[in-house]
Amino acid sequence: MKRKQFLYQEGDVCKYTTFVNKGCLRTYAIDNNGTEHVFQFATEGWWIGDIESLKNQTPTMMNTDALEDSEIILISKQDMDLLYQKVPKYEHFSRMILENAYIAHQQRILHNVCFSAAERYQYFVEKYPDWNVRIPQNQIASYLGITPEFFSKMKSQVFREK
Amino acid sequence: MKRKQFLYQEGDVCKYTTFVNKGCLRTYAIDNNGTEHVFQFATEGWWIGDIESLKNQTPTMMNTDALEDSEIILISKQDMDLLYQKVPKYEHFSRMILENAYIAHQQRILHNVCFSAAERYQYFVEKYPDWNVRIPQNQIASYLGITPEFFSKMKSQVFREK
DNA sequence: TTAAATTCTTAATCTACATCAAGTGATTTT
DNA sequence: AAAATCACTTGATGTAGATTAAGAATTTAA
Repeated sequence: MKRKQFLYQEGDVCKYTTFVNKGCLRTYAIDNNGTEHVFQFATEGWWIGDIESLKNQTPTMMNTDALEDSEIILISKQDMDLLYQKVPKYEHFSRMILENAYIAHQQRILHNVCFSAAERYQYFVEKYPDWNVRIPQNQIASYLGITPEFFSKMKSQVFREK
Repeated sequence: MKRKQFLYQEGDVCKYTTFVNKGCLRTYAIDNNGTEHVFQFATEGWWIGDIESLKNQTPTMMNTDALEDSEIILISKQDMDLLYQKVPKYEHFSRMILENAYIAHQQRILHNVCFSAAERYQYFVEKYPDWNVRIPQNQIASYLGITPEFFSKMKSQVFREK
């Protein structure tokens, strides 16, 4: 994929689950004001996709595009289902990945209400140090649930305190 | 369980996953100011528990207690793991439940940034009409990520508009 | 290697929601 | 049935973060 190229746009039915081999993708939703909100990033070794759309074959609410030129592996839902049938271990493997994704979401939901934007950013840096230096700040701001302007202000303030 | 009784408190390692047979439980975290934040509710037919603590056998960050006198079924992690080994279908069953929980969380994360408190409440009422009449308003407010005071104000405003 | 596009910063003003406070009504407990 | 606790409401004031705007710095494309 070329940078800025879309893999899915709002309304598409996701036919493939995606593994990122190289580069960086993101999924994001657009609210009623037209503002983008990043749901997830995926770099080398990460899976990305809208499980809801993939599972139920319903139109997705999210967009998926590339933040960098990327190399991805697509696995169709049919192949995935076949894999589940033929390789019983795969159910287990998949459950492990899903459990970890669930845990990450649980933390994100709680952090959004328990912590300030600055605290959430601090956690982000600790958890994803590579993303912090690789992904544009406006995208990280969006992931954290704040505007790029406030993100910038927040950073300079933290810096001033040190 | 009696109303207000705890199943788990912050710091406990969760030994059981819980199915609610009757009544209503909730999990919540407490932030640095001492404010409670509801993570989930569970009434008849729902599972509840901190998957992170259960999976990794680490201390939980959350509290679980009963909002009503309740009847629950506890399944130990050992029995769960045994079940996974002995009954291959159970992996699949479990994955389906987990996928749905993941999808619900995905929506909650996006709704928290895409929608106002009033819009989130509207969605809550549509999705969980029974909870809306059964669960105290201050608990629903906490689940939605707002204070009970603002929740009350918001409701009277919506009512005035109609 | 220059133009265009994107990303980041700073400042003024605004707003959704929080906090604090105080009172009312409803439920539990004794 | 009284006391105590808990749930809900209303109003005044406060604040984290949004919005708007405009310029500077960096990256990308041609």
